[in-house]
Amino acid sequence: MLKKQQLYQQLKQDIQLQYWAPAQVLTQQQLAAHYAVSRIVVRDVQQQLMNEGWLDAHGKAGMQVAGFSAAEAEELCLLRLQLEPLALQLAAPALSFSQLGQAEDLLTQLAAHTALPAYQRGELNWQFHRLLYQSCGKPHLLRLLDLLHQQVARYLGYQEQALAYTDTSAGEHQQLVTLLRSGHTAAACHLLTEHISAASALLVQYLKNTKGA
Amino acid sequence: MLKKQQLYQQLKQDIQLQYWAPAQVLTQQQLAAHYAVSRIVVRDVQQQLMNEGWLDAHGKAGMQVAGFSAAEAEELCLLRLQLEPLALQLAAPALSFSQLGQAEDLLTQLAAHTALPAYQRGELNWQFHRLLYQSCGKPHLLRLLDLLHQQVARYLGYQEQALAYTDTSAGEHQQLVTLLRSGHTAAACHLLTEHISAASALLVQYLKNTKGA
DNA sequence: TTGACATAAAATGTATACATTTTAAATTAG
DNA sequence: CTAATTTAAAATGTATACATTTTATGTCAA
Repeated sequence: MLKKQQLYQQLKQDIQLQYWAPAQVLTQQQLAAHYAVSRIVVRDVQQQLMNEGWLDAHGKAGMQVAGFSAAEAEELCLLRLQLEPLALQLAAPALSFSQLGQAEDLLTQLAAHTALPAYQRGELNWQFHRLLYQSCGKPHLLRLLDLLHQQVARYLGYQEQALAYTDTSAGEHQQLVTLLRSGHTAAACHLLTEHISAASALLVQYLKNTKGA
Repeated sequence: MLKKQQLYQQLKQDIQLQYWAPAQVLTQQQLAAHYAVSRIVVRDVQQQLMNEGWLDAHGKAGMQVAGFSAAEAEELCLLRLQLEPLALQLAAPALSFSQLGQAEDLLTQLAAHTALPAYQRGELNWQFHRLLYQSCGKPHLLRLLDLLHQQVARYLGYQEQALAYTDTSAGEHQQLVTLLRSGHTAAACHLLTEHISAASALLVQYLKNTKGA
């Protein structure tokens, strides 16, 4: 595998596990030495992770591990609310039964592997959502959604610790598929909005509570 | 100035002027030789322009100059419609008279320099819009809008040739400022939606017409 | 002729070396 | 002691060189 991709995954994981703490400043040389790769590779990964919101620019020298805030989480969810129902609305008429089946398979997986680490559950969860939007026929919209997901994904580590949000969402997910299968597009979009709002509210509430802790 | 930024601007301009034609495949080496820089610089710029939609990935080797399509333009405008009124709604209460003044200055500039090349007029136009959204307090939303603008900007070269759209939009721009100054936020957002819709329709129509030409 | 395989050419990925800029330290003048 | 200037250290930008992968070419056997 390309070293670029290896480092990309490894660094992301290490940030997720807080091996590199939020607000910590990292230099190219530091990371190149630590991960035993050249600075070229580090630079590529740095730019990619900056695009995805995991790293922030830090003046002329170094990059900064992105922090967490309730305000940011709220904003990201606001953007999801603005775009995901639209994507679903556009995709719904084009959704095949095969795709809906795939989506349900993902739900089964999610239900089965309750012991999976947060980021993996988050990934499955996104695969489910992504599958429903896939057929919307708007590549740029999908690209924006992927970008938003990457940014939200940073919070998933937190999410697991405090929120038993997955249980309540499992029912909503299943209901979503049911509505889509029966062609109730508008109702599905409405439910999706509720679903994202609820998850958003829980996450924001949690972040506000632990702010002072 | 950094060579990276020089090449970024130069390459973008050359694509805009169709020195590199849409769908043409460019290699790192080719560009490095042509612009007399190292491949490292080319790689950086390549990644940036791919993010901004000016270049597309092309398998394992090379990058492809992005093409134009009515469908893509329509999608980009749809996304603008979904996000810009929201940004304006959030920013409107926080807009200062000083900012509104700045915005009007930009309109004056636009009115004065009618002979400017399309991409420069487009840039001024965006600065105007951007200023109105600036105070929305949502950095990620602004980032998405900047990204969308970059992608729309590719079409501005076309826009000028065929559309006398700037004249009709000048009035709408001024009216927008007036509404905002008097605190009619909802009306301003509505007008903005109309404004983007109209410009979008003209661009899409033009692209559809010239498709066969 | 065709198709598979070997080989050469070309493109990208990666590392190292050098240049430039930035940052921090240290020294010295006031 | 303070502040400003100089100087050294460190970090990034850039180029060159090397390694790996990909692609195209060409040869040979069936």
